[in-house]
Amino acid sequence: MNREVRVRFAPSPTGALHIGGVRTALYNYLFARKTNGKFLLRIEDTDQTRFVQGAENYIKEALDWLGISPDESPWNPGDCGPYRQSERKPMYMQYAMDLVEKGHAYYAFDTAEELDAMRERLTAARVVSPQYNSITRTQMKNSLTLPEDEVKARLASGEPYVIRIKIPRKEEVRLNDLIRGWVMVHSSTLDDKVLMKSDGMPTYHLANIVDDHLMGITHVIRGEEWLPSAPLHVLLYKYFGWEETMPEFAHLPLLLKPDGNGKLSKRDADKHGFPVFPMDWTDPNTGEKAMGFKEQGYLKEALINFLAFLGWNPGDHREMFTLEELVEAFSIERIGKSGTKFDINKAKWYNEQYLRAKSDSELAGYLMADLELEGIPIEADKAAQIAHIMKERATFPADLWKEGKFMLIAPSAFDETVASKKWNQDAVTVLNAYKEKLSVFSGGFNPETAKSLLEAAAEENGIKLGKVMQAVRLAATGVGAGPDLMAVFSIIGKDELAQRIGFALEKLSV
RNA sequence: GGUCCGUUCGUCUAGGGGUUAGGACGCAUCCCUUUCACGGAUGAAACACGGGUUCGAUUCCCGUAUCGACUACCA
Repeated sequence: MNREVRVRFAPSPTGALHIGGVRTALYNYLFARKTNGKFLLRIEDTDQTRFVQGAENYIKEALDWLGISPDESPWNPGDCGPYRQSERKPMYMQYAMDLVEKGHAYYAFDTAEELDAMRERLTAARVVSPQYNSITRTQMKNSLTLPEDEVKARLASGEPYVIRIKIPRKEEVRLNDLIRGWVMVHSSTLDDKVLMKSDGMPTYHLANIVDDHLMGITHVIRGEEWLPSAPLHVLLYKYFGWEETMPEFAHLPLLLKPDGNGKLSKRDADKHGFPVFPMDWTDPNTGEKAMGFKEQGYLKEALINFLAFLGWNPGDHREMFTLEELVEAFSIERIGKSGTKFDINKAKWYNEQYLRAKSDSELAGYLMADLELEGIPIEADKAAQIAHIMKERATFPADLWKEGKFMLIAPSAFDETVASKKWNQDAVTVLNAYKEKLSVFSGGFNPETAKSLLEAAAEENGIKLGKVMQAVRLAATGVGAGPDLMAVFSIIGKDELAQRIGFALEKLSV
């Protein structure tokens, strides 16, 4: 089999795309690029009741933002369209009928109440797993138990029905998962899953197999939650006679909660204050809001790198990978088997790494955007200077402004603990002298001159500069910690600095 | 309950019949820095348990525990 590799990401438009889905999309993308194959996106919207307006667009936007856009999709169709299952609706019935004719599927007329009654009966009889299967179907209303005439009559009368797969009673179903190896399940534990719903829509199981076949999918890379139904899918390929081109399966380990156990959910996000969605999202029905990595200040490079390492590693000690480098290094064999707890600290660390790697001018852009919102004017050059000295201590672009505020806004209050410890007569003396020197200084004001003036102010009064440095910082910035003070002074400018010192001298008492 | 899947530092993981079990995040200490941060160095920290197989098992096999997924006319 030397077919061109074709993989797909097949989300349901039922809300914001979960970060786990983003990872699945990423792995599909990486595999496609690595093998010079195609990455397709198919919208699985067969459940009309769960359709959410805007969800599909959200998926598109999120993948576009991260730079992992599909080669074929509803908005960029290839030769295998349509790419929305709802638009493929007319295609599925014939395949279901094919199975019925071959004796691998049958009509079932049971109502929801009858199904409930059956399950209750089974539960009461202490049957281990109440399900519609090779045993119980003999007691239900379907084309296997009803006389042929009646089946025809029911169909003709327009009575609602579903089509169920007829799972064989005794058969070992095997599949070779690329990540987990051979998985074997006995057909007796499988149930007769519904293939066609009474509304004429296929279920996931049918649509998925038909579409993957029709779209020439060679590898199914999806979440581990699908592993239990994979044997059913294998059976379907067999019954359709598509075994020769059945895709290979790779079931990805799940993303877990950072604490305790269970799947990562939006609740965890809210509880810990971190996002689990790529971008902000407001549910159009409930109005419920969810925050996104993008809006929280995560850089796409960082998110990609972080996500790639959630369940995969290159086999060596490298940690930093661009998308291109990931493509180069990626292989399904190196995907782990066990669930992965979500550690937001690692994501932050990645963000810091990528933030620091950015140029001052690019970072200045973020800062200027924030400042514009605040209504504070600033020149690009000054913004770049601030970005330069702030980027070593920022996690997110917004920190440039948040943590560097004092360079643009004079302090109105002073950190009390620092003041009580460091504000003394010597500091007042030096600051007075420094202020005086600043007011008469007419040369170029830069970190060097700022420092020599300060040194002179201290020396002339016989005071060790080190002793009053903290107080000087406090006077100029209001706080006791920050970037190199002389660089800060240079950015603040001498007049503004003198003014701030004057204010501090007034406000603080020894 | 049943089926399936997994189990190496707190977390992400490398490794694999004989290793001082390696790296990263986080944490701690020290250095650098007239502060903080960055950076550098150091440190604490792991093979779930019980049986086999073997000269030897963390690594292979079996069992137990435990985690998780699935168990819908949802995907």
